[in-house]
Amino acid sequence: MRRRAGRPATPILSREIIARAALGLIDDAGAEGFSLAALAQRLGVRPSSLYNHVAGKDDILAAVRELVSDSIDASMFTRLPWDEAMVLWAHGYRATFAAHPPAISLLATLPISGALRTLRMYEQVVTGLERGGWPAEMIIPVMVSVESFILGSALDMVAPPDMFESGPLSAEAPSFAATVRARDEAAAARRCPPADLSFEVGLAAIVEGLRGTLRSLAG
Amino acid sequence: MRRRAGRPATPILSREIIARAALGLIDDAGAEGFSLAALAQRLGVRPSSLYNHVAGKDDILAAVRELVSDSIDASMFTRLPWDEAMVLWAHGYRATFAAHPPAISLLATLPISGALRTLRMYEQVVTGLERGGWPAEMIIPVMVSVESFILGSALDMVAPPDMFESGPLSAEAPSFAATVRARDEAAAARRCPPADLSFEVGLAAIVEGLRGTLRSLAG
DNA sequence: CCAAAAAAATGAATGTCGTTCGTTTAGTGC
DNA sequence: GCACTAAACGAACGACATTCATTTTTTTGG
Repeated sequence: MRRRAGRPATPILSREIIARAALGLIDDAGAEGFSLAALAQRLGVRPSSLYNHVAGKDDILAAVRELVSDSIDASMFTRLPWDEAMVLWAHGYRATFAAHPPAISLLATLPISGALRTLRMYEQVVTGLERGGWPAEMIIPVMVSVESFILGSALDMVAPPDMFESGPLSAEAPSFAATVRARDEAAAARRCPPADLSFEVGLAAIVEGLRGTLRSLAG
Repeated sequence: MRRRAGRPATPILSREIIARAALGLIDDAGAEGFSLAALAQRLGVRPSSLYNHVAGKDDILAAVRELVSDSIDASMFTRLPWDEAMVLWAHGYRATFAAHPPAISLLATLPISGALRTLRMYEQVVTGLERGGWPAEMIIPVMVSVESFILGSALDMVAPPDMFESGPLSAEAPSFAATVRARDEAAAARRCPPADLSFEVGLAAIVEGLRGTLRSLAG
């Protein structure tokens, strides 16, 4: 059942095929289950074959990052006021990563790819902020700070929920313990993960704060 | 010059000694230069000796995370209004990570340690927010959202500055290219890294936004 | 005080992983 | 039709994290 050596009649691999299989493997097997051996097996191929299409493991992760990033929609910046667009963009951005939890920790530390589609996303955001009246030198900081918050929130999403659960908690940090409980109850009442509360609170605050910043620049 | 087998007369290793050496190695050799072999060599020891004090590589990184986290000061929450304290805390938090750039990407994806000192830091922050009048169920979301922003900003700090520098930039994304230039000029005029602008803009916005949130809760 | 246990080092061995290279086969261009 | 390239295989390598038996020293219990 094994393929003989030599070029196959119909091509089996490509950079994109590899990236899609890699993302699927990460989703299925987690960050630690991701290896070139496992990826090759999933593709019905030997590990060394991958090197005809990608430069190595890091390059595969970069391709995955492109794949994920490219599904983020930023078109709302062409239609809506900058602050409303930003809220929608942030939600979609975070949801895109939330769809692949084990990939978040692998991709978060990767430099954002210079892929053309990513570039176009940034162009849309920047154009929307320009239309909103932001001065040129503040536009990248505004966008990057929101993006940093989204990234940090994505990492928070995959943090284990069991931190500080036992032992010295109530004795050493009673207020912390009580507010964690209050937070968990609020999340349960809303039927949403606790991390969503942090994201909503922070996103509303940063956008409202940016509105104030822009107002004080104009006035 | 090599040590014979057997327990040494004076102890050579401990969990903390290992953690300090690991942080030094990461600072010197970067994230990719960090290996148990290199760490053992730096400690004048064989790799297998480390396992008498730590559980493995992940545990060493957890110890490093504790080491770094424990140097973050949160005492300002006991003295100052919550919003002023938050700005100071965020600056110190980020600066602590900024002192060890290659460690950021290694530690950012690690679950925050349940070490006692870290727990005490959270207790101080929570107490400060309580004093400020925040309702219990919002305190953790407020703290976590700011922490997520800090973490994301720390990751942004270590992103390579050369993204999108060449080729299709000006043609495909003219506004983006122009605003990046404007940002770089503003950073140069201030004699600070571009990432600092994003952090300052975002931090001011999120704290101002949170002030508004609290006001609207009270009123 | 001495024997037994525990602690802490070494050194050898293992299995996985990323990567390289030579070989083989199938399409492609002159 | 023949050289060339593309794309697969398979063998091999080096690095790495980890485990285990062994050795030596310190601590501890009777």
